[in-house]
Amino acid sequence: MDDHEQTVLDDLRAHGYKVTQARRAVIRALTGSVRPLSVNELHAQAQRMNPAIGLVTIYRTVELLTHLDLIRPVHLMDNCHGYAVASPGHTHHLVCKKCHRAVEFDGCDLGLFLEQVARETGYRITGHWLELEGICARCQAADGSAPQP
Amino acid sequence: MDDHEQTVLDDLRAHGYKVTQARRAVIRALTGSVRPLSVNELHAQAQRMNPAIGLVTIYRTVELLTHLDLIRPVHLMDNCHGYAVASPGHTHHLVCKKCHRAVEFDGCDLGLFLEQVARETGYRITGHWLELEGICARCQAADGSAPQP
DNA sequence: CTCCAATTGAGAAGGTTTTTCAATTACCCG
DNA sequence: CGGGTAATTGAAAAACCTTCTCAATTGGAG
Repeated sequence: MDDHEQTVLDDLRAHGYKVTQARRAVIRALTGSVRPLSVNELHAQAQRMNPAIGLVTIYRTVELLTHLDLIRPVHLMDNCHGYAVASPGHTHHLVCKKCHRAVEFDGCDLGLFLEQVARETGYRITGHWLELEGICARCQAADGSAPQP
Repeated sequence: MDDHEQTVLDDLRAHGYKVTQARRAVIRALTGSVRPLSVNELHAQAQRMNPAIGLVTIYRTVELLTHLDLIRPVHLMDNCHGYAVASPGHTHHLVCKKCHRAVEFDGCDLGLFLEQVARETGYRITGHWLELEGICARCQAADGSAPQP
């Protein structure tokens, strides 16, 4: 069990929630993945740890963890809603078009840009959501061919 | 019928598609709306013009218009996939948290920011998707109260 | 006006998400 | 270490959303 997994589990307990097999499984799958996972993918992973875990529980777990901001939904251009563990603070995801490997980045320097938009539109801007799509270093190297595993 | 509606209809014809009641209805609903509309909202609007129009047709129409880049999907934080007429060029939407009124903005000055992220991550960035959320001028004025119509 | 391919509505099928409820589990307490 | 209790769960069903199929209709070219 890696550090991140432990942190999330502690956080769960700190909020008064029980640490169950299903929650452990979802968190482990996400901390162990380099890309956002869908509800179905999480279910498949969880069942490898305990085949009794049901799909419904995954939905509930994902809802809970999202609510606690321990994981975050990641919209992809096509299929909506994968999930990834949330680093503390405000981050965004950059997802590889070929292999779907995702990295988080922060230091979100949108401040000036947002100010300008606010001035132009008259809106008071309260939140933003940014997803980037690209091609990761590995897939650039293996150019033109099939996605990297 | 406003200019924008006419433009879109002409565009349809130019691509060899028929201008049908259903397509007219969807386009009119979107050109007449200040916020992105979901498939269901489009269906409801279309039925006000002709109750015989079915939901399936709305799906097909939305797919066609999206394919032609005459309308664009707009992901919102909660419910995925509203649609809005596409202004030419690359734009993003800023949606009011209270009344859901949306404005488009362009002149997307993310260039420098994206370069920096590319340098940090090694990814070649091929696309981005930005949604802003805020409170529009009208709702700011009517502060604290119910959403404006 | 007529004809033909494109388009449509209805119904059914496929998929995803939510609800309900009794059985099970995690963990607090002794 | 067990035992009690409330939170959590799995299964089944319901609700919902999206796609498919096919016969009937419609737009627009001629």
